[in-house]
This record gives sequence, structure tokens and C-alpha cells, in this order.
Amino acid sequence: MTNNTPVTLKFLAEKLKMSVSTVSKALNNYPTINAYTRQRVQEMARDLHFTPNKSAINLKEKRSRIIGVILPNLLDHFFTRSIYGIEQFATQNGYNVIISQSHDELEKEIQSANMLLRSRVDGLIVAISKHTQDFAHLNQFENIGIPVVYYTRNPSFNLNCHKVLCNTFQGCYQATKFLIDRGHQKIAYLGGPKMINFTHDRFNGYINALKDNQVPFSSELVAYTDFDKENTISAIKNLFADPENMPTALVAFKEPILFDAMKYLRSTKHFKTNEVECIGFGNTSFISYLDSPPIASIEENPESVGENAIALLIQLINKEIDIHNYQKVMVDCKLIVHG
Amino acid sequence: MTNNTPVTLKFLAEKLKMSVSTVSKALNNYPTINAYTRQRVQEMARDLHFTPNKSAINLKEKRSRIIGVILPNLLDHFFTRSIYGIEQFATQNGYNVIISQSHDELEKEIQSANMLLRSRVDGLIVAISKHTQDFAHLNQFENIGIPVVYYTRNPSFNLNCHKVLCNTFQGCYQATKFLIDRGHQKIAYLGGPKMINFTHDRFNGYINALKDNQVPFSSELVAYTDFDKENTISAIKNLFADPENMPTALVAFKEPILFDAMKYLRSTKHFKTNEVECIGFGNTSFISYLDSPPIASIEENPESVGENAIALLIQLINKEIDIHNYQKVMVDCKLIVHG
DNA sequence: AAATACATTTCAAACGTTTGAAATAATTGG
DNA sequence: CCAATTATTTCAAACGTTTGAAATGTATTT
Repeated sequence: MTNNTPVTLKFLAEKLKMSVSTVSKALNNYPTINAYTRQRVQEMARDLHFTPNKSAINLKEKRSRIIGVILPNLLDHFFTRSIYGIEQFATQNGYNVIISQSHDELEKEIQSANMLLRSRVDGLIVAISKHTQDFAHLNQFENIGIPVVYYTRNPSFNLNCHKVLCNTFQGCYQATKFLIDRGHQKIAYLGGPKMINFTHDRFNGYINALKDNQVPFSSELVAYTDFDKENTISAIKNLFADPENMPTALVAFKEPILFDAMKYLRSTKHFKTNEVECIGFGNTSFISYLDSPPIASIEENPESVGENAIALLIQLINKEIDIHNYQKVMVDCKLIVHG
Repeated sequence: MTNNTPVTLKFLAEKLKMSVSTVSKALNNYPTINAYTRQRVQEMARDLHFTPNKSAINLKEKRSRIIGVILPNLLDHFFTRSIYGIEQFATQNGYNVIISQSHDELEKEIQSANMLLRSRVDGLIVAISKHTQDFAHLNQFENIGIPVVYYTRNPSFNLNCHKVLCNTFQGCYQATKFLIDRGHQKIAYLGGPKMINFTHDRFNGYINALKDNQVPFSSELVAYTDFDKENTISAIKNLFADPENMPTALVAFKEPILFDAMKYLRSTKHFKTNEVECIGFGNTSFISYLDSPPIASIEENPESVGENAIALLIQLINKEIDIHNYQKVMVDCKLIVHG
């Protein structure tokens, strides 16, 4: 059953007793090929299950129709959802996607970059690891004309790159404003790792919402954590340390962290009265199953961020935008108020 | 800054005034190449950022070092976790992974398959769509010698394929046994769509656990649903219809469905007394945030399923196992009891 | 000094495809 | 019926790499 001579153009040509170029042109519907010939070739190709060899075509055409994606982790909900958008858009436009996880390690990110460079991807989408300070492994791509789009996590100090970002400032501003409008004056802010660039954008959204609405700012209402539960709890303890001056609301930089915080608060007497209204970034689908859900979520639209990233990348590949005409695309967040 | 003449072997050869083959062999550490020459070549390659063109190598070596993965959906937690395992294992073994979503549609699955076939993937891992009855688009691969491994979702009636599956029978048996051991005699079973093959394996696990422990089976304790919330609730209503004969425990085929069920039950008086103990397949990380979590979860080890699939695939690619010597690998589930 | 052995480099073909130029065949017009 | 047109097919080079065979260069032996 297994056919061991591969069905190539040459093989078809021999079967049909014509030249390789005729076969090739017939399959590609060249107008100079006689209609009857074309039909014969296409029939034979179908019958023998001819499949053009992409490696050969890539070599000839100097492109791969493959887009590389490097991201920290495939378990993070944000990235999973963005990949969903990227893959879908890519397929619609005739591209394949190769995904590579850096596990938030620089060394693995470099390996992934080199692997994708060898594979001659037509473009690269990357969410950098939290340790990435040096960009040589990523700049290689642009140096040989392969466009790179940074999404979400990006080099904050380096302006010379294409970026697609959540408008996390706007999201945080909106959430804070929402809480202010509900009458809160003591809104705590629980920020994320300071090495991730958008941590600061979010903080600015918070600050600006306070300022624009004449709510006094207090540094005692601000704490930072990372993804570790212990750190989150100790941050929360600090925020809620002074019984005279308890926050009545909380904005947190990511929902899983918020859930840890809320779980802890619920375990203390303060929260039982339900006076702390919480909002986090994410909009996890599981929220509907929580007994005491956050009052709202900041939906970051990861699918849309992914789609915008690949849409921009494809424009760069097609040279509809010059590779050095650096773009910055912002995708707005949306405040989702729960039940 | 942008270098427009690509750095190829030929380019290096001209720079170094030697032949292309010397350069190639020097870079590949051929012992016949003089040590000094090798060093000169490797230095020049490094300085000029030479990157071998994989398309050319693929064409020459008749392989791509790419593995294709087709799965229904990148939002399903099971698949996301399995991809995590697949990608990691692939990278460690020098393979890239191209992922393609079928969105549970046959038409899209066929498109994905054809795309991956053209890309000349070295092997294919596939979780079929729930509508896949005909396998022509997947059989193409084996017909030209490209191995295919089915994972999780697989053609139940077709024995002639490689399979890697969760031992969902064992998982369901274990869960049911656990509930019996806790004293339950009326254990309800909420099954999934009947067109997914392992639905029946799970049911058999349930049935066998009952039988082996002399717990009477009643068909009134069994209902089926799909992923739709309304269907789940109406199934639950049926299961808990008779106040004289209420189940005291529940095994559900997937956690999100279980959560819908539990939420509904909680909204009725019966559940407030907490007499219904629930277990579902999945072990979602969010369980720790639920106020009334399931008593246990059936961990399906998706990463391990993914890893087993790709490990088998690589053995098939390397012809360590004959492509027609069809393998069936079972990955055990583990019952996780929640604190 | 010729013969032999060994080290090193180069040649040339191949992988499967595309494509402009050249060749050939078929058709038309005068 | 020959020249001019047009239609159709084939040639040949190219994409970047690998690799066995052939060629060249150098050193050793007699």
C-alpha cells in the first residue's frame, strides 16, 4: 500500500511523457499551457496524490510562509487566548505558525530565536521573557530583513521596534474610575513584578483616575507582588494593616493573584462584610463559578492583541509598511461588570 | 545596517576564496578538513552571522524536523496542557511544532491536514474533530510514509492506527470507587457527548466500579450532556428529580460541566446541606478558589499524554518502531483529593 | 628521483520547484 | 506555398545545501 517513489513533478512528467516545466506550469494554470494538457496533468496529479514539496518552493521563493511565535508559557491564559487569535488569522492568510516557549528564561528564548531563524520564518511575534535585557538574538531577524513584532511584553526602553500592546493604562484607569463612581475613596492597588514594563502603565492608569476625580492618593494603598502566593498574601496584609484606614476596594494586576488575595481576605473577618470590591485584569471564565466573584474584570482581549500582532506582521512581510517605520498598536481593554 | 546579500555558503566561500564544499564540510566538522581551515571558516561564519537555510537542508535531507499537531481548540484546558508537553519534548529533540486548530469542524481539519502535508511534516499528532468519520485526509500521511499518532480523541472503530490515550476507564473507576468507599450508594453519572469515543470508556469505569463493589446500578442515575450549560442543567434536573431517591454523589465527565452542575445544585435547597459529593475530570487550578470545591478531581495528565504521543511519534519517525506495528499507549489518570 | 601514501580540497550531481528565454509546432494571411 | 504570427512546449539556470568521487598537494619511503 505504501508508495515508496515520491510523487514529484519529475515523476508526473515521466508518466505523462512531457517536460517538468510543462507539468509545473499546467498545475499553476499558466495561460500558455494547452487546456487539454492542463487537464491531463491535473487529473494525473490528483490520481497520484501529488503534493508540492514546500521545502523546494520555499528555497526557490525565499520564503517559508511560516510565522514564528515566542512566548513565555503556554499555560498562561492570556497567551493561550492570544495564540488562538494568531493561529486563526495566520491560517486564513496562508501562513503556518510555529510556537516556542521560553519558560521565561533568556537562554531558552535565545535557543528558540535561533531555531526559528534557521527555519527562515517570514516573520516573528514575540513576548519577551522577564529577564530579557539584551536583544541581539531578536535583532538578528531585522538585520536580515525579517520583521519582528513585540506583543504585550516588550522592551520598554527601546523605541525602535514594532509593538502591539493592551492599553493597560486605559484598562486600569477605567476600573479605578468605576470604583470611584461607586463611591470608593480608599482604593488599594496591587501591582505586578516591576520588571514587566506594563506594570507601570497600569499604575499610571490608577493614579490618573484618582487625580482626575479628586481622590487623594496614598502610598499606603499601593503594594506589589509577583506570581507567588506568599508574596501576594504579605502584600495584602500590608495594604490592610491599619484598621483605622482600611481600603474599601482593590485593583489587582492579574486575576489569579486577585483570587489569592480575595481568598485570604475572605479568611479574615474584614471581608466577610463584603465591603471590599475587587477588580483584576483577565476576565477568567471561571469567575461565574465563584461564590464571591470580583465585582468586575478588565478584559484584555488577548485574541484581538494576537490578531493585531499578526495583521501588522503580515503587512510588514508584504512590505505594505516599511520595516523601519516602527508601529505601535494599542488594543483597548474593556471593563466587564459581573452579574 | 540591513544586510541585503544573504550570507550563504557560497558567499562565505567567495570571501574565503575556497570552494563551497570546503566551507560546508568545515562547518560540519569533517575530519578531512584541515584544522586551520576549519577555524577560519567557522570564525568567518560567526562574524557574518551565517545561518544555514533549513529549506535547503530539508530539501536535501528529505525531512523537515517539523511535527504537525491538529487539535480541536486551543482554548480547551486539556489541549493547552498537552501542547505544553508536546512543545517542550519536541524542542528537546530538535523538532519544531506547527499547531493547527480544527475548531471541531471536519472541513477545517481537512484543510489543516493538507497544509501540513504540503509542509512535509515528519510526523503528525492529531486529536480528531467530533465530526470526523472519514479518515482519507489523515490516511494520506501514512500512505507516503509519514507516521500519524492519534491522541485522546481517536477513531474508535479503526484499530489500524497508533493511539495515545488517557486511561479514562481507570480514572472513572477510581473516582467511583473512592465515592463508594466514602459510603455512597447512590452515585450519579453525568456523561459527555456520545460521539466522543471515550465517553463510553468512562461509563464502563463507573459501571465496573459499582459492580465490583456490589453497589446496585440504576439507569436513573445516569444522564448525558454536551458542553452546553442548558443541557447540563436539564440533565441534572433529571438526575435529581425524585426526592425519594436522590443521588448523594456525582461523577461528571469534565470539570467545567461539573461546575455548571454544582452551581445549579447549590442554587437549589438540596445541595445546601452539602450531601452531594462531586468529582469531575480535569483538575482545574481554579478549584482552590471555589468555596465549595468538588471533593476530588480526576487528573488526566495532559502534559504526559502529549509527551507520550510525541515520544512515540519520534520513535516512528526514526523507524525504531515499524509504522505498521500499531501501538496503543495508555496514560493513567490520578485521583486528586482536595484539601 | 620515482613511487607510494596520506592529507586536503574541489568537482559535480542531487534534492523539487519555478520561470524567462529559446525552441518547436500549429495556424493564418497573402 | 512561404512567411509571419501565434500557441505551446522545452531548456536551462537558479534557490542553498550535502556528499561521494576525483583531483590536487605534500610528505614519506625506497
